[in-house]
Amino acid sequence: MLTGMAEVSSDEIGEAVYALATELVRQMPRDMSLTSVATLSTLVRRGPRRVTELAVTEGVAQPSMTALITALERDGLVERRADPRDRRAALVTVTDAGRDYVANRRRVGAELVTSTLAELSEAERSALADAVDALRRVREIRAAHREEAATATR
Amino acid sequence: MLTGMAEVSSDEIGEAVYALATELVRQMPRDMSLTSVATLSTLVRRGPRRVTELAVTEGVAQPSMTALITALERDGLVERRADPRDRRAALVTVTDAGRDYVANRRRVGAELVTSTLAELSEAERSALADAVDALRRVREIRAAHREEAATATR
DNA sequence: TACTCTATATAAATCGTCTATGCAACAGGC
DNA sequence: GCCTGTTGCATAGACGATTTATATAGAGTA
Repeated sequence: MLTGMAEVSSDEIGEAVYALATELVRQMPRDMSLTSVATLSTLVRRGPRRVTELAVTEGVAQPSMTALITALERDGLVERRADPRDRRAALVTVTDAGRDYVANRRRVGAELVTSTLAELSEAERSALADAVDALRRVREIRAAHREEAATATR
Repeated sequence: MLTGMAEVSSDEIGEAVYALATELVRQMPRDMSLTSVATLSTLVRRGPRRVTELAVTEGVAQPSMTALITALERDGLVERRADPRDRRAALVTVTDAGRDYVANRRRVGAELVTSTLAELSEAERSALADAVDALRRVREIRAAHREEAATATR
């Protein structure tokens, strides 16, 4: 392989990844706000959560999350359930339709990338394949930092 | 070297890239809408453009672009100039402050990625470095598709 | 000149977000 | 078993970004 090529600086890696990120997000369907999608996704990954907890995690104000959940509930993507231990709290649960929505959206986003792979050279495709683990790790690290920052603020 | 590792499907590449893209965009400052940032960026890359042209390129309605440009102009990031050939038209030009804003935003976005690199293994960093060209190509292909779709619609 | 098309702006509505505030339930001290 | 303070969520009102529909003004042409 391959690293016989020109030096690549950290900055270049950062710019390339970030530029692609913006391009991808711009091409996603705008049928729902980024925050709503992220909230649904969090519920799928983490299970039921309280409204205030979600607000902190997603970095929005609590009344914004209340409104957001109300809209998702109207659309049948989540449900509010009573918390047996604390009757003030509402446990927000994702429905099957919500899971489907998240899965579909992920598929569409991934498709934006995979549909371009045919236009790449074999070397480029294999370079991407080899970078998948690293891309996942970068994502994990960033997600960890975000949640850390969120809990620190509250 | 290195593709001695497990097979990586196209889907996995797509999912990894898309998931990272979402995470990155969520962590960017929200001082300006994605559309505004994209518009500024287009003006920097392509030079002065008309309002309607920008609306088509960015995929928003023309009145939205008028409002957006008005806001950017108020903030000193763009200027409206008369088109000598057509007095109906307004040529939107990015100012130095606008260029600075775009450069700074790009720097911040790239930094989200580069700041994680230290936590990666040497193999992961080098895999990312080797994938930079491919990432750039994917972005170019996607951008081309977007603009193509935009002009087709009008 | 008048008719039509084009470039932009304005108007009114919708949506997502915010801050400020209200209300109900929990929790600890007495 | 109450008060009092705190916590979890909802409501109210405002703002900003977006939309569609429409108005205005210049350009091009018969």
